[in-house]
Amino acid sequence: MNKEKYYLTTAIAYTSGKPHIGNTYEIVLADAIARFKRNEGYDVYFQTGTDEHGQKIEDKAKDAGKEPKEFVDEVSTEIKHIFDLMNTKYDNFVRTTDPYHEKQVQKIFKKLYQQNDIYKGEYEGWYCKACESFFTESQLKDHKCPDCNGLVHKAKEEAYFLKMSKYADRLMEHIEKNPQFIQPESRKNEMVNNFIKPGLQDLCVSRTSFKWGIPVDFDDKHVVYVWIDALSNYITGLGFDLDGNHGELYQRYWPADVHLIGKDILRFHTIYWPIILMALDLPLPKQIFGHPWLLVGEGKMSKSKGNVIYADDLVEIFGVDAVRYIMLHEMPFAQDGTITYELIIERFNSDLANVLGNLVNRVIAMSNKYFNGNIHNQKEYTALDYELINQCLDAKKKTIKFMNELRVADSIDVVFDIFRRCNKYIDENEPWKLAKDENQHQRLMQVLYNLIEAIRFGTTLLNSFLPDTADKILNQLGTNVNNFESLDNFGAQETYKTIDRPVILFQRLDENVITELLNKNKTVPIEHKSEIDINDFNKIEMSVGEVISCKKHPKADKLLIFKIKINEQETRQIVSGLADYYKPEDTVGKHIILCTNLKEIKLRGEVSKGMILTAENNGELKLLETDMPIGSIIK
RNA sequence: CGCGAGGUAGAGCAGUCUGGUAGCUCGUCGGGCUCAUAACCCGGAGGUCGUUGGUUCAAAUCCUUCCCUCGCAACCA
Repeated sequence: MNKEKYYLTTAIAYTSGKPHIGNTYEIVLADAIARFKRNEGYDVYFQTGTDEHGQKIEDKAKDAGKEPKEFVDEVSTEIKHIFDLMNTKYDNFVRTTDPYHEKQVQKIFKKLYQQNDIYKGEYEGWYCKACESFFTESQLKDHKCPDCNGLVHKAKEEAYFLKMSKYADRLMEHIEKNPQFIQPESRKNEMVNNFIKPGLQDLCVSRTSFKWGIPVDFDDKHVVYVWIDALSNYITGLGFDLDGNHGELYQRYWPADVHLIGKDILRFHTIYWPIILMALDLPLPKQIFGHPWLLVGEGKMSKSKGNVIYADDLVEIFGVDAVRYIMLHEMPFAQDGTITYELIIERFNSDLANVLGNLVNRVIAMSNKYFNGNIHNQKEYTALDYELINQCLDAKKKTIKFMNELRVADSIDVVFDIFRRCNKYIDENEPWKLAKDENQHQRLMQVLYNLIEAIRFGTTLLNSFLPDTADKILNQLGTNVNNFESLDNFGAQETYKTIDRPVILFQRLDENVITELLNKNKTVPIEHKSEIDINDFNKIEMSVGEVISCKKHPKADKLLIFKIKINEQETRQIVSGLADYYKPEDTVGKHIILCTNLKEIKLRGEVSKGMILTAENNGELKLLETDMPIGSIIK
């Protein structure tokens, strides 16, 4: 077997919680590409997995009262379950807690240290615990973490650093010489202009502040920090061995043909990862593709809005292939795509049920009605037939061309155009009229044969995207010929015996059923905070205050600055995020409820001492007002 | 002036790099057909391509002004 190899990876999923639909999108996209390449004749190796170290996981496990390993075992299993539910067929699932991976990461780290690409230094700066990151003075925004806005504190930490600048020129050269390296192209400039040209900082690659990571074996205070750990999965998963005793997989498949990742982690894959590989003197991956984000419904998903959609919910309602279809077909190539229930229903009915499902159904019904399901090629084609035939014959190379550019949606269009053409072909030939004339039965047979063969063409190509549906169709047509070679010759399958009773592939969704499902799905599970006792509650001091004045915060869009009289002696300034809901002048004179013993803080430069209570529902937010006098105690 | 993306028919999008009759899907209206899952096929209506100015024989496309939307960031004590 000397098939050309094709190594495809997804990013490994972080095991801090259940993956949302965006993570699932990535694995489905990768699966479609992998299946297509296999069908095309490549020797494909498709790897995915989970990233299981870090402080966040250590903390989450602690919250759940579990050991980190126990915690990641559970989450990793759940992720795998969802990947399987989406009917994705990966060849390997790497976990960064796999002993082999851990051992190799230690070796890699040690080697880089020994050859002076990693050096021991001291990291002094501002540390954000939530993000596990250090920041320089200039990176901070108002003395807060620029990523999560959490509190930062000055910290000194002994740490190991990877020398970046040493390889910057080589990386730059590689990017320029290999235009396909970073895709889509628009992202390339972003990386070069924002990160490489300004000069690369040495990268901190170890931590002493938490334990849940791979220990640095020659300095056990340290654990390896995320980059070297997570990115290395692409080679350790293949059995890469630093000492040269590589597994066969590594020898066969590295370098990767495509790393498929979300556009947000492009930087790590196009800068850090290549530099690590250069330092190890290993070949670089051929292409890194940063796919867009899949968005659901209006705006960003968030638990408080109740618009979080998980893939398994969608699968339950619409079925795996419908969800795969939506993900693969409705996502633009380089731009974020938005998915709504309305959109899913529309596509389900018009594309899957009407165009495809109904086509298969009507063709099989005719085959059975007129010929008891026995259809043979008469090999007498008319000009009209050739239109259909040529479209079928062109489809393979068209889809291959699109898939080479990872334009999955365009490939699917090519396939569905065949099905649309079939529907048209039926009307052009009016088989029901041919059936009424004995002399036309041979022509009728040819028309039905052409249709079934055309459907087989479409279905063979459809296999990569909707594997279950493709199998069902072939089964109903009574064939199992679905290899790409058979698409070079219209007539490759000479005879068919269609199934006795056609099975509905996609039952049209009825409006009432849809409404019911939507309502059912809009129910948001209520999450409760943990229980407190009366002592906890009594720590909060609340009273009624009157708004004396209110103005917009000059440096923040969402903030209003209130002056609030809380008793006869004291008027305070409180900053609150109400600018989207109230005009400053409308709040003056209102008697509102405050928490008065909250620690003072500065918000974008303005002092705020206390908190104004509001009620929020469905994106609507209102002040809690009362007609009680200033200073009334709330309890 | 924080970064980025976008504004094309009622909705969702393609076309913009490489100027030359504005296109696709859904919806809508009318017609056809009866093999089929109220489906399928044909046709129509519907767009001054966000705005200003410019380059050009010619601009959705290139340059320019401004407006608006959405992400990210900021920020929600």
